[in-house]
Amino acid sequence: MEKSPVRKRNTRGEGDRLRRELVSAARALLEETGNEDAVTLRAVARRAGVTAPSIYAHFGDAGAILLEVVQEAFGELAGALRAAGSGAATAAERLDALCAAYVQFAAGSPHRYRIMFGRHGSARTGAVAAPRPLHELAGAEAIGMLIEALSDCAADGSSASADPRADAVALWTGLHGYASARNALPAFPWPEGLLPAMVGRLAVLRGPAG
Amino acid sequence: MEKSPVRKRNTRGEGDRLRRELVSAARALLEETGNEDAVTLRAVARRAGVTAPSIYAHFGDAGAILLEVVQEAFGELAGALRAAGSGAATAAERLDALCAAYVQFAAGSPHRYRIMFGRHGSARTGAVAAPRPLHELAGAEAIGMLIEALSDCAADGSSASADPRADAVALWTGLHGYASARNALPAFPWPEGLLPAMVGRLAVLRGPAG
DNA sequence: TGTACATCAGTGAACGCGCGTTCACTGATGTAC
DNA sequence: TGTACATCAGTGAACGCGCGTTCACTGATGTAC
Repeated sequence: MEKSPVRKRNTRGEGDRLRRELVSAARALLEETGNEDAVTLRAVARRAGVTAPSIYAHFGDAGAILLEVVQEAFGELAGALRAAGSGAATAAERLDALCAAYVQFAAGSPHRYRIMFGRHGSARTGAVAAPRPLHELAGAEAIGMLIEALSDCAADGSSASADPRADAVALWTGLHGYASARNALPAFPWPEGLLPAMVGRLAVLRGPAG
Repeated sequence: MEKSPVRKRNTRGEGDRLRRELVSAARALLEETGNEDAVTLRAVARRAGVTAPSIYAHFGDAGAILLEVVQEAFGELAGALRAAGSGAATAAERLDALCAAYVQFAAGSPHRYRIMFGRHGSARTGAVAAPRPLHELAGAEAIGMLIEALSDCAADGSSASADPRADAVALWTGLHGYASARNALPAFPWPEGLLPAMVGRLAVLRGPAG
């Protein structure tokens, strides 16, 4: 048994402490192993310094923990985009900052990112949850920020977009492809300046990158 | 045991028959379950109507079978693109046909497509193969066709691309994002005409879609 | 302030299961004479 | 043409393992009196 030596038992009020620790253990396991199927109920319990049956007080199965890891990740992504966009002077700068933050999040948490748009759930239980529609998740927040920024760009003339919502979806799709492909194929000979070129064209920017 | 009732034993010369049947069984399991970890050595053997130890004569482990499924898929993708591009009258038409075929392949084999750019290998063995660089796989063939078609477009003026190789990579990255996102989030409210818009902009086409 | 008790977070043993892997084997097919 | 033999594709029993899940339990914490 490789459980952490001391784990202070929860006092009455803080029943959520273990729950948070389990989610955090699952996230760490996922990023370290790179394998969502290594995130078993028993492995999570081990990592959190707790016996396996303790989990049932908080989660129905390992898939439920992974689902919470995904929801947490969507929340973090939205937070990162909000923070990145808040310091921009112009709409075009804000759009660029959002795109950079998006790509940076995916590069920094590759396996979580992969799982956000993949299957969640464990192979063992057979309860493989179908991916939830993005607009039901916090991912809608990220897309919403892109739409808003691109609308502002269209309004101030830095983008020629005639349909900012549709073009923001195109932009997001491109960002997703970029993030996913760079994570999957790090050794591919990626051309210089790929990201700004894609952003400039998909967002129909009028600047030097467009 | 749910093995197929009759399986004619291989005669001497055709030692590869079972090998091909195993790969085919693995592919079917993957697409039906949508879960690469359901493709266990035992499940593949069951599906092929054979006992588990028979596999060792052909593959070291289940991960090796999945790797062959991926290689086969890259071959099929290249074949589909070749077929789609062969009937086109102009370079621009050929580029469009390649993009359509790419997206269609991904939509038709969503789990194989996901695995082509994801982790290959089984959770159980721990031997999770790192994704191979794309240019070492047959995927280079698909990208090569895009580069060639875009170069032709640039040559005949239907694309304003100044760097067809770089722009073909951008185009491919966009196609990958499109294919991957549509597979992952079928219920998302995708805007009309998203694919031609992305292709037109990323390939810098001069036609009506650009 | 002290004591008996209820609560409840977490334990530890146990189970059945499907898995990967090993091993000695079987029996049909082709070959040497 | 017939027969003994070598080959080799695939079998079946067995193993140890980590898993998910169950169950009765323990023992520290807070509460009622």
